[in-house]
Amino acid sequence: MLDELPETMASRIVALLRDDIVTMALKPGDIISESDIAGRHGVSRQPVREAFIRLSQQGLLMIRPKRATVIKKISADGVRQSRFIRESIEVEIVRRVAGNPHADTVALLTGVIAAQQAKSDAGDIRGFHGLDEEFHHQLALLAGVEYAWQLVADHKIQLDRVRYLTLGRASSEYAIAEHKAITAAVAAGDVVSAEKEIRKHLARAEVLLSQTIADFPDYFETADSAH
Amino acid sequence: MLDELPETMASRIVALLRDDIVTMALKPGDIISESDIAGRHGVSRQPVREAFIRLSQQGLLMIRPKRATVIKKISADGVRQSRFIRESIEVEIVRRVAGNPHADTVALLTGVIAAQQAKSDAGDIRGFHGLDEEFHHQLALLAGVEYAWQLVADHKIQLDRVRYLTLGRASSEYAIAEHKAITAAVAAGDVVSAEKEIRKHLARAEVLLSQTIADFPDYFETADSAH
DNA sequence: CGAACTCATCTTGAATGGAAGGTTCGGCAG
DNA sequence: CTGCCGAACCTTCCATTCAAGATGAGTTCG
Repeated sequence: MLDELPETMASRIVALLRDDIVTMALKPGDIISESDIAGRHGVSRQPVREAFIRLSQQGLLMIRPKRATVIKKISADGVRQSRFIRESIEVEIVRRVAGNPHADTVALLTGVIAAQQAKSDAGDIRGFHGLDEEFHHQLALLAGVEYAWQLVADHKIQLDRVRYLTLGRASSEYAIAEHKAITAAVAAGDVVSAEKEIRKHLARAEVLLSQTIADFPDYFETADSAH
Repeated sequence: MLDELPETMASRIVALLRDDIVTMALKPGDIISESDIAGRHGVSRQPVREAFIRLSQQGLLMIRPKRATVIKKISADGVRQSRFIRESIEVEIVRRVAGNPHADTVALLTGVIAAQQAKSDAGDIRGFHGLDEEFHHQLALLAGVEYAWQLVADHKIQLDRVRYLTLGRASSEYAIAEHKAITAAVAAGDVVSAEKEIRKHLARAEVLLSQTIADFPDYFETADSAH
């Protein structure tokens, strides 16, 4: 297995800030400073600084040297292209999986869907989304492209911020039905149908984005705010 | 346009090390230390440390806390999956471009190919590869997914390391012929043919990879070196 | 001879102090 | 009132120092 790298202060700060950003505790446009965060968590500026660098590379905040560090606004175009990237990759994934079905593929996917249904019935939205992600992750694993999934997951974080703004509006039934349709197509080895279903499934995010931009315009980047 | 962020010491170190890694001046498996690099460039450990963090996130080196920092070996599986990602995205790109051809699309692409032919005739391998990349970049721009191309470019760096090991073996004629075939399919609005051609074109990297692994096994990650 | 232990010497992690540049706001001249 | 200008106060950047874990060679004990 991997050496589990020991958890450093810096990596803890990264996790904290990342969570704060995704959950909108830190809002797009908010200004933070090294000493501010450092004081709040009882560490020196150094590990905070390193956390800023990492998050900056992940596109979650922007360091403007000698000026300030700001939580990045969400780029509508960026989210659309993240979706483009995700769709490109996942289409290729389901093609692979549908074109080369293993014995337990269907059982595995069906299992995730069942667990998802349970979370949905229990009203556990966070748990539901976790398993939603797990469904797609499993598809990637079945296609043998774990690394590619990592990439999708990294970029999904921008969409996650959007999603967090609209919790509750989630249409669990649709999502589950679509997962079933995808699984059915995969089970049948129907590549064309599988591709069509996954595209339909992922297209749902587009509507979510438009609605969210309308509801929270301040959180999104405009042409001139894109310094 | 973008504020050009002032260049800091740290970012300069990043650029230097990045170049050293791609050009194999720093070989996979080499061990470097903060103080070593710092002394060599006449700066303190601090900016070097920050450069390490950035490069570490880009997958070019690995920081083993309290132990050492090593230039990451090339992961054959990682390169294959980078290729998978690239193919997924570029297939989608040419589909878009071929499905919605603009007036000057063909002229633009043909221009790049001509320039490429010139570099090839002049024996300028680096220039040739630069324009090769430019061809694909232009396709992305035509599809309106500049951001997605950025991502492909970021991940291409691993393949660039492989390519650097095999300079000279480049098959310029094949590449140019394939670019022409892609352009022709795009010009004809033939989505199916365009997809087939781009897949064929990108598949060439697979051969390159296998050969390189055979020639430089030490530079590649093995099952147990993947700590 | 071999295993375990100590310690000098590496490494990176974190804390702190100052340096250099950016922003802001109040005073002052016109 | 308007526009300039400068000083106080911010920010991030870099250097320095200390701390703590990992490593490896030499030694000692069984």
